[in-house]
Amino acid sequence: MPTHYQGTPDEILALDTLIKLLRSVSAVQAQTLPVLQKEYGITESQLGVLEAIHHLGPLCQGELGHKILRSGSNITTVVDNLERDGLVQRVRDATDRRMQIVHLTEKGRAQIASALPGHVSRITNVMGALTAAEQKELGRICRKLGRAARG
Amino acid sequence: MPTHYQGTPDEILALDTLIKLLRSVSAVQAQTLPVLQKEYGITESQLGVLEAIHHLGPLCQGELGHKILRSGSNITTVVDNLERDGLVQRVRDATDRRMQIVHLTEKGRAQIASALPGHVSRITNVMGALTAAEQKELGRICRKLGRAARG
DNA sequence: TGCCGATATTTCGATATCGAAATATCGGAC
DNA sequence: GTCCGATATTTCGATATCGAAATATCGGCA
Repeated sequence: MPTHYQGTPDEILALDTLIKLLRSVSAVQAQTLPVLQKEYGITESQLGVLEAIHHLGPLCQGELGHKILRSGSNITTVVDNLERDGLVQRVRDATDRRMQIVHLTEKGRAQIASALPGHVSRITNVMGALTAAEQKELGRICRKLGRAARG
Repeated sequence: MPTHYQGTPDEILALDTLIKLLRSVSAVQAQTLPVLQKEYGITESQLGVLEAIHHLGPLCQGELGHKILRSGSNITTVVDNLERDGLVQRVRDATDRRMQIVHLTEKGRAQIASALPGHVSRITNVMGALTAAEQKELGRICRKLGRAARG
């Protein structure tokens, strides 16, 4: 996260842009994640897992890692904690016993149903600082950047 | 990190935009941080601390936390590791003994001087997927979003 | 059928990250 | 000069996060 660097104009522009990108993400997260933690006791990654299963149905851990952009070993940890808290349950896949299918429990379903509307609302409020046109343009540029960076 | 949610149009736009924002950051980091780790053995936060001191001179830990957007307790940990590795040195401030001033060692100075050009170059390459105008517009929108979110 | 490379998950060790509580010090009020 | 609220850092306990290595299983091929 370089904050100051004397280089060529394109280097300065790239660094300056990246700094603003990173800071905007930090600021948005600061407005949304602490509430989730304090009111529901769930972390960002836990929300990601719960939300993915909530909308897509039971998924194996590899698919979860792909959805929320985390490593396999990290998913193991996050699902461990969710399972300990009774929000999800692992079920060994019958046809391919390498996989653990992660299901929502009733408690998990209630938790995500309870937490999600307020979370979405807070995100919408924060993003509302931008006009719809700005949000679309931001999305377009970010998608272009993301696609290029992934190759 | 909600990926799917049926809501009002402004909610859908906000979530969709945020997803693209988060994914672009992930993609850029995936292109830059692993190299830093493999070739120099330094993490993103460690780079942030080294780079801040490199360009601004010795700073106390509170200032470092502010610069790289991390909590005070986190800075303690990161500086602990940097000090253990001989890249920085803590010096108790003579006039206000509450503060620890963090200095670069010669080894730290060499490390950052060695790592930074390549890092900047990789960032510039990734960001180069966008035109200069797109980078400027991305920066403008992100700054607006960041400022609003911080209040 | 039995082996082998590929795939899914877990384990392990390290770093990061936070908030709350503890500790140390400062600076002003008295 | 002493007390007290404010500030800087550390400690503590918890979660996240990664990569590499270990483990379990699968599927094809001989």
